[in-house]
Amino acid sequence: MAVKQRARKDEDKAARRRAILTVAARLLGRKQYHRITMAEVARRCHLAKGTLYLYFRSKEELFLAALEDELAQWFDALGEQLAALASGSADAPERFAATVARSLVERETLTDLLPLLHTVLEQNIDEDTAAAFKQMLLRKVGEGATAVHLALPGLAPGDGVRVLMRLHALVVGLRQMADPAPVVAQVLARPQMEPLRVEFEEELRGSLAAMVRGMLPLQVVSSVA
Amino acid sequence: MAVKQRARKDEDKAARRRAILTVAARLLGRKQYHRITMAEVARRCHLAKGTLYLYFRSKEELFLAALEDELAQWFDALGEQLAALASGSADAPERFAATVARSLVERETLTDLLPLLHTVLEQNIDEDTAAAFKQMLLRKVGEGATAVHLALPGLAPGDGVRVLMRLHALVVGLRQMADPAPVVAQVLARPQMEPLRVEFEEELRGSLAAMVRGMLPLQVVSSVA
Amino acid sequence: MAVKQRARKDEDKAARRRAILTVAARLLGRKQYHRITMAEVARRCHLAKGTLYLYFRSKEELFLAALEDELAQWFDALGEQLAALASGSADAPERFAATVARSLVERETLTDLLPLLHTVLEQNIDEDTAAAFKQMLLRKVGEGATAVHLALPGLAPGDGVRVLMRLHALVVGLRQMADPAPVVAQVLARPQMEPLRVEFEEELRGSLAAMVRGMLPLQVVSSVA
Amino acid sequence: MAVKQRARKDEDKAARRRAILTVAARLLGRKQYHRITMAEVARRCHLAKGTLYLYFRSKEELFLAALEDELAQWFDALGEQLAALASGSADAPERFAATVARSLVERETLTDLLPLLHTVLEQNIDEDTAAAFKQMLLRKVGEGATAVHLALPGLAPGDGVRVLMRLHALVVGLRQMADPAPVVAQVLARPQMEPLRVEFEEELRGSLAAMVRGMLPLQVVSSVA
DNA sequence: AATGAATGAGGATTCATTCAT
DNA sequence: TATGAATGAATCCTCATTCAT
Repeated sequence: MAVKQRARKDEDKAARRRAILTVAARLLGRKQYHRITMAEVARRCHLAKGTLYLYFRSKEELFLAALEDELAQWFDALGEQLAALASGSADAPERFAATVARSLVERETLTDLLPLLHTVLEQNIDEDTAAAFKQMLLRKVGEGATAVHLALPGLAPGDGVRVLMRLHALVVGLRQMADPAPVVAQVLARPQMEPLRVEFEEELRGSLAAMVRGMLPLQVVSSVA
Repeated sequence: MAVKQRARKDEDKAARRRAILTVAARLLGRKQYHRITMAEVARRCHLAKGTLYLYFRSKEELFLAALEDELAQWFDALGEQLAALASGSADAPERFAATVARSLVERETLTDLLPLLHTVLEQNIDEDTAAAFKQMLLRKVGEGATAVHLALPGLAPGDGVRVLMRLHALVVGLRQMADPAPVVAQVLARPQMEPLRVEFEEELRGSLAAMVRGMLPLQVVSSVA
Repeated sequence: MAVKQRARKDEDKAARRRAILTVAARLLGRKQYHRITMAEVARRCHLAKGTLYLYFRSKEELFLAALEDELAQWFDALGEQLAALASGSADAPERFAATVARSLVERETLTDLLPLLHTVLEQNIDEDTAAAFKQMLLRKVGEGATAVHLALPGLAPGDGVRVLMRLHALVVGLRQMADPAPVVAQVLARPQMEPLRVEFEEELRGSLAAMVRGMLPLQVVSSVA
Repeated sequence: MAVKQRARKDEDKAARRRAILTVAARLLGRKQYHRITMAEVARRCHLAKGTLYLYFRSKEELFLAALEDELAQWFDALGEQLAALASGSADAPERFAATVARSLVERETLTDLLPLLHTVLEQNIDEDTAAAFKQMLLRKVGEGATAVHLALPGLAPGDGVRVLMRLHALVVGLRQMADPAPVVAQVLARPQMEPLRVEFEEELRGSLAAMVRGMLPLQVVSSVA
């Protein structure tokens, strides 16, 4: 966090870059992407506006980089957490889902950024940036899939990736549903609205568990019974 | 479509209102919400900009109304289609999922509007509008849940609504993943990117089927074995 | 100048358009094009910034329109003034040059705008705008050439247009030389700098007269001698 | 072009300075002054941005220095070329004009820089710089005028300088007219636009010849007759 | 002398919404 | 009810210049 006035060495520059990403991510926790201005990011970094553009070519690239970081960290953490999971037991799907949901709740920034990916971030970048991002994603998804298969041994080959893709979709969808605008939140607070309320972690855990159960072969279940 | 110059009677007004919604919805099929201007909607309706505001208080309300329409129609259609489904068979989840996915693909507009709901449409509306929308949604979800239970008899009480909520999340997430920006689409076209490509209908059907299977009691499965 | 709050009729709109052009032109007399902001033009028109864009699609188009107006008016005035000139006399070139130079000095705005034409105004316009401008110019140049031939009967066919084109070049060049930046003006005020000082009207008259003399056939001169 | 890493000796510094000017001038042949950034000049010099400012105090001074160089060289070359001209013949003006026009076409950079002089370069310099430039110009114009008088013996005293000043104006004006923006060029390519097209060398030669003829005393002509 | 990270002022343009007619 | 002229807030990015190293 302590970056010299002028980041001359590569490691200083990397630190400053990270500092900017941290500020941007934190800001995203407080307001919508569209309400965040580059001026504000700069101000909170104690930097000039122009300086941001030394590190990122556009607002989109800045937040895409933030997502990239978050994603990489999450995948790494997830890999460890899944490895620590005793696998193969009957409640593997539940334990898997709980682990994943927990890991995502702990990374609120990631779930803030994820819905922006297709809607905003990928709309104004060049092919190289897009390619670099997707390449990284591909690699991480590959690693992640391996971890998934470890935690869910019965899963058919190829379904590890599929689980992650479906997880992505669920996160994006549920995150939006779980974070209504204030006015809407007020409406949803009414008693009869209970069925429409979504609690992110709980719902993610539940739906992911169900989805995974549904993807596992029946035999596993039968043999238990 | 043929509306009188001045819509004096209530039915004329309703017709004009619907005409506006149709135009707006069609436009959304062609470009992003943010790229659509009220001026363009007005032009394509052969109306003046100000006139739109006689029917809708804001851009958000206009598209929220469009969503409301689409949603209502979809729920109605879904109800019928699910009722027509022979229920209780072993492949109920698959047939259910296929029916649902098909019904959504046929209503592209709905799946265009749905991701906007929390991100945009609910951001600039007043409590009354929000309440009216949620009330309508609650009612439709209730009806829909009944239809779901008919198609999936084994489903636990309360899980009908849950299926619909999770479906909502999946649609939002998958729709975005399935419609990448042109630049990104180009990158995804590379052979090695295959795992990251999402085909909406197929993926929705697959994940919904899995999710539903996972929500059904094990007994169903056992009885098959 | 008195335009209603809302210009609803075409003639009101034309009046407002003209009012904007007048303000813009006046401003150009005081500062460089690049120092003029659309905000300032709007402010001096007592209009909102956005309103300018209802009348002109860009800053360039605004000033191009101003030039168009000035040019048209000048050509018309010049036509009359040249027609009033007794032609054919031995000092026709001098009288022609004096008339032209005078007419341009009286239209300082035109000579302010002219140097911008190729440097700035034509840099950011679309083909239609460019075509419309050039078409108008072509027409006016045609009319102007006729007037030139009336004032200078000895001129070879085709040289009327040529005189106007060369005049254009002279005006652009001399106008810049005659209006140095303050710092430069101070330097040029030193006695020894006298040869580098340019007085616009005098120099334009002199060079135009010489140029025209040189374009007239020698016989005219010989026969006089 | 091969300059040491650190220019310690004065001659090294002069060489580096010249290298920068060369790069800047070459760049100007390819794009508009405003589109050229100091960063680009530096990059093409394989120097850091800051280094440019060790040699020139501002972008304007840099290009002014480039103009100064070009101008000096041109005046020198012109002096020689005019001296080589057999003078006093009947077609002296034509030969003079052709020589001048040719010398300018061969120095495209000079004609690129000249229109910038009053519009841009002299706008952001201090009095000393301005004085130095004008002093140099004065000296060169004096020498040039002598050469002009040699080539055009009939010219009245003082008209040598005048020819050069008018030449300056013509070059600035014609150069702009001869280099339209791409969009405009397209419009001018239409057949009916022929009268508005300007070919630099041809038009400069023609107008300069006419101007000079018009500045020469009638006797010259009479003696021919 | 050379570097290059940091600065920060500067400006055109869009568009949802209003309101006079 | 319909119009469409007027509004004006809102914001990203560039780039000449500086200065710490």
